[in-house]
Amino acid sequence: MDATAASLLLDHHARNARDLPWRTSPRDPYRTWLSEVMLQQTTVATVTPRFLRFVERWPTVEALAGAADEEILGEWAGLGYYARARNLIACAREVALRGSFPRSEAELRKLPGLGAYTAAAVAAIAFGEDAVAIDTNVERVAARVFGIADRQAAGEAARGWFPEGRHGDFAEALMDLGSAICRPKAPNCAACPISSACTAFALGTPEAFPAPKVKKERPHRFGIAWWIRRGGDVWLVRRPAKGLLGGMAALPGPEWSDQRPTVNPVAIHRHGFTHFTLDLMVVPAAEPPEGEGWWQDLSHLGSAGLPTLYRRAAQAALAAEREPRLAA
DNA sequence: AACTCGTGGTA
DNA sequence: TTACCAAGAGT
Repeated sequence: MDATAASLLLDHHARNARDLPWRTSPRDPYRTWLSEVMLQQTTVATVTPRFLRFVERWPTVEALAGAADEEILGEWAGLGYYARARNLIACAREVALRGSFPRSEAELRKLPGLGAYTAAAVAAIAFGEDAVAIDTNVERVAARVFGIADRQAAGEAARGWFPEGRHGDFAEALMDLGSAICRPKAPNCAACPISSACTAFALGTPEAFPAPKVKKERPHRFGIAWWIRRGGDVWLVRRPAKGLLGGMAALPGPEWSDQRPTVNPVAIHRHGFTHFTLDLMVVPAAEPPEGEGWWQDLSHLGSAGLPTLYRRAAQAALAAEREPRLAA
């Protein structure tokens, strides 16, 4: 894409930019950072309501830095990729300690949770630096415009597109284009402002670019979740700070296994993770196991901060209590 | 460099 | 139902 096509894209974006709650005027570094971290591997539709809850509860990075870990992890529950929330907490406290966000891509890159993309995005969007933010949208658009199959190579080739002094606007223009028009499936080339500069469009096979990712097989694993009732409460625990669902509230249970356990569950909840499928057997137990935990009021289970796996497993157990014959 | 790490929407 | 994949980062 030449300077003319880049200009066409910026004009199109000026007229069609989505009105998103983190696009304030002027841009707020806190909102820019928070939204970019939430948007890592997560759709705008999913992020928007969660972002609004976060900024209502914690309007500034100082407020967020002052919150307890469990409060923030609980507010993140259901968003997935919980290392992001742990890094969010560490980053907020580091920023609060130093007084403000660093303003350069290089310094932002040193903060926890800010990788190559996010550091460049915050630098360009919030601080106006000419940093190049290459995300999966930019890679896909570039793969099609250049007719390059390789995602990463296409992304590198797109670096030359970014107009001087407008790197933030241009990154957002490319991302909006990628989500609304140059979609992975069924791209709407008829509405694309730069189709005349697009190799894949000229070839008539836009969906052929970029090359599909190689798929790995997803193994099956098994787990047990103890379902321990006392009156209107259920016993919950906090998972270890690192690893899968690290630091999150959970139903207690032993480590997951490759072998199906021989138990008598009231419910079996199947849950798909990125790299394996889990069958979680929910098994009634009389007493809490050794170790820390708390009784959670079942009428407030929705605000218990449970990740989706355990929220759904608990729902299945409750449904089985009401309709035992429909269990599992 | 390959693997880990969630979830929901869409076709 | 299955498969794909989204504003990636950390190790």
